[in-house]
Amino acid sequence: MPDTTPYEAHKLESYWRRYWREEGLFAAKDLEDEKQKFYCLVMFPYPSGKLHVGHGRNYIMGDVVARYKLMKGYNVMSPMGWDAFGLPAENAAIKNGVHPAKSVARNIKTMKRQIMSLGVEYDWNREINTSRPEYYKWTQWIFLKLYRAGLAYRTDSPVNWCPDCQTGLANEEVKDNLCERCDTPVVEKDLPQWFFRITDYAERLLKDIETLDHWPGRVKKMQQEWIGRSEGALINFSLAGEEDKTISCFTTRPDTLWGVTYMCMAPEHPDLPGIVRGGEEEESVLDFIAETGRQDILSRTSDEVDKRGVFTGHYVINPVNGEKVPLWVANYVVMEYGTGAVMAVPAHDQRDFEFAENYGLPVKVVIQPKDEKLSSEPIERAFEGHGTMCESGPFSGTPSVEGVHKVTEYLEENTWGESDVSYRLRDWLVSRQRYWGAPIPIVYCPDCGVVPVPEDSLPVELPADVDFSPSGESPLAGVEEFVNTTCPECGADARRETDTIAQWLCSCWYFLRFADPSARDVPFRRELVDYWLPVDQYIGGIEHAVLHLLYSRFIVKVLHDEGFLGFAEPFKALFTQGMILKNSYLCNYCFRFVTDDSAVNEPCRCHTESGPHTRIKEGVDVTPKLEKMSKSKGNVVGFDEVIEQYGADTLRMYTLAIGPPEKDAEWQEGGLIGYHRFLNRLWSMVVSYEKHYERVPAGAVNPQNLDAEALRVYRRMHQVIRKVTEDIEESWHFNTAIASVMELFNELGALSLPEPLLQPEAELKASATFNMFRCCIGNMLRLLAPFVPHICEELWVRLGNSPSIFAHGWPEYDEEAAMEETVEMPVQIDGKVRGHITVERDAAEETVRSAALSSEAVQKHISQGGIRKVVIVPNKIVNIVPEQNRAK
RNA sequence: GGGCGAGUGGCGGAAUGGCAGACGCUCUGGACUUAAAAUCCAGUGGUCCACACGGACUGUGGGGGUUCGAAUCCCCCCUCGCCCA
Repeated sequence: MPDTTPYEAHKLESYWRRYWREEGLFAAKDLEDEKQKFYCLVMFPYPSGKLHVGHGRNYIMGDVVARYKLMKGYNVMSPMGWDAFGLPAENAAIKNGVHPAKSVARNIKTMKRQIMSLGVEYDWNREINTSRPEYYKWTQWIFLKLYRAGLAYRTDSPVNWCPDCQTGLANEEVKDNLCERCDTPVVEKDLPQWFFRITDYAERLLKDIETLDHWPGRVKKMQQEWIGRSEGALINFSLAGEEDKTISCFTTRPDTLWGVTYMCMAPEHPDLPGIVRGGEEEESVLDFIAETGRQDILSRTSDEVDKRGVFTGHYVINPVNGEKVPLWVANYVVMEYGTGAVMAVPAHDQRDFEFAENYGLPVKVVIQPKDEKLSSEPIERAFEGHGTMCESGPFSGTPSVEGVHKVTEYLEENTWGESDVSYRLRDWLVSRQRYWGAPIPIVYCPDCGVVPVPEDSLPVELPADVDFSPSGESPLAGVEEFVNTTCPECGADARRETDTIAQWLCSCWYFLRFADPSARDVPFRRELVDYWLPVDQYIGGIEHAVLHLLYSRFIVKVLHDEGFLGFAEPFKALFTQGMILKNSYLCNYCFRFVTDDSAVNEPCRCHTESGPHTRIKEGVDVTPKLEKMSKSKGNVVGFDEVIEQYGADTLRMYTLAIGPPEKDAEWQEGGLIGYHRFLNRLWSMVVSYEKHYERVPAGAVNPQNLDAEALRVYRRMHQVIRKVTEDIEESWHFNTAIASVMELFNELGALSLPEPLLQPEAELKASATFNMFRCCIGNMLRLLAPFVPHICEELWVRLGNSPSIFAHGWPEYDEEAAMEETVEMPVQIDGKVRGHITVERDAAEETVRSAALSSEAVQKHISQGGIRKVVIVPNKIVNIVPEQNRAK
């Protein structure tokens, strides 16, 4: 009878999960000062429904890091919560008629169960739900802190409006002019809205990016580009005939000022109607304003769109030369950037050039490139580079690079302008005309005006019984009990603000709350946030590179400045994982995704002219397309099903082995089986000797007692310990870490072990090979424990150790033991491998040389002719270059 | 248009100046089985030579370069992805 029990993943997985929870494996200890703290945070999810294997990647990776750090002896905090407010829950609620609070609660329950079933462990005592009053009370409190600091303001403003979501969107939520959430084209709309003055922090947000050493370069770059700092000058042009009126414009190229041939204002420029009032061109200008107002900014300013405009009938005066140039309104100028007016230099700005061509405006060259001569007459496109200034009054002959600063100084001396810095970053729109969010804690009093709700009456609770179907108006406006209130200052009848706070603010500080999740009188105690924060490792998707991460940095800086935090950057290290993709199938006739897998090979619901057609996977009727997993693409793999079939450890292992985690990877169902087989083999190897471990020596291995075969495995073991440790610490390449343990396993499996039953007690006890075998398995289990924790914990105990494996530390590698005594070096002749030699490690060059030259391969290939050169790279390779090679 | 990243067997991927294809999947052959599944063993980039042992050539999107040696570094081009216009 074999001493084996089968590997039953489900049984042992649930057993150990309960054990870890009961033992409080992941219970983080506040203010523990004997151990170093490690705050590991995976971006908390939106409770949108069910998780698929693509979502699993984050949680698994975070769990690997947390478990590894635990084994390394850190006081680990790994918390989880729910970003529960926001549009999707509300949209789903409208669609299905279920109250968001209900669907969110149900989704949280499902997702929590799913996360738990992965064996991903959190300190659930710290769980957060942003839609709970005890949490959003403090989101409102943060709003008020910004308000009192002068960083929140309300203004009428054209906002990006999503007609489908019926709400305003921040710039960051608009992608390719489509609503980021629902892909509906965005339009402009004027509304009174609350904004946060994030632009006040632009400079610091930009500068502190330099301190984020452990952030991916591209995320830093994206934030830099988003903030979009540019240096230049603000130049005042006065209006001809009305010299007391000036129009100022921002330019990054004041050195081209002498080349200005006209000026353009944005159609939405507030001064424009005043300027044209009563003039002949008033009507055409107003028509143009109305026309461009119907277009969205992005398509209006795109390179491909024709640059159009109308003359205002007015002229402005260029301060440096007194020239009178026409003032136009143009579609390619926007209020969003600079001042909403540009000095047009068609010779040196391509967009101005195209506009000038359309309307026959003059082109005046004032910068000469180095290697060619430009004349104003027939230039084909603008020259935007640097060169030498010409026809620029006192600056002619100056290199334009210097001219940028010199002209600015000149403008300042004459009070015609000043140096200025412009940012692309806009203020943050925080109002949402939606129900499912934290109410903005503001009251409007007919006498006192805008009055913040006093802190001691927070939270302003979100009423439960509300008609939240989209109407373009905030759903809360229809709830009289909510709207009608009294002024906190004078007691008069007043109305509440009915917009809610954008979801982004909720997720801008949750990582602070985890440090002190049950604080009642404060959002968090300073002592605790300062102990746990900054987050040592933050893990999430690249899609949050700008939005969430920039907003969070901003809020942390504000709270720092207000004295609530002892740090000004929230996330020390950031890891952005790649997405899991899977093939989806696009019907070639109706261009819809085949969402039901069983529908492939069956007639599509759509019809072609020749009648119904078939969706054939490999045929021509559908086109395979690699896509991010999503219900709408019909390529979702649920992980409940995978766990059901193979167990959580197999799912974890495959997810980690699928590729380097920072890159996107393709999910292939067939890949799972290989790792499941491996776990089965690991199981059998440990369990087959189970009855004998108590007779097998468990102590340290003395390599001197090992035979050559066992010594090789022992050495390999140390090499693998080093490899896995480095892969986790340095590059997070879990895929190669796993592969190297599998290699070790294969070598250990090839080791011939005597049958223990046939061995006398005493001999088995003294067997150096069994000693090494047991040590090697123990180390392998510990190396694999962060990846596949359940099976490792189980086998660890079966190997005769006490639980938990996570309390037994991380294996140490012995540099000495990892070193090979001899090395096999390939011998190349003229760059081609022709043979191998085995020499002692670090053998003298002369020894290697003669060994190589006398080897059979070399003798064979260099029969005639001499040797020109021998290249020896110690312990790596020998390359022999023959004298008369390449007889071409 | 600019910036960044990627392109390697039938597939996912290893190797970041030193033996290309680790580790898996797939496939093929064999063992076990009444049979199948599972499992185990062997093979598996391509072309060619060889009964065989073996061996030759070729091969990392395409073209050029640097180097004793290039998937890796440099230049040009193509394709895809992302960010910014």
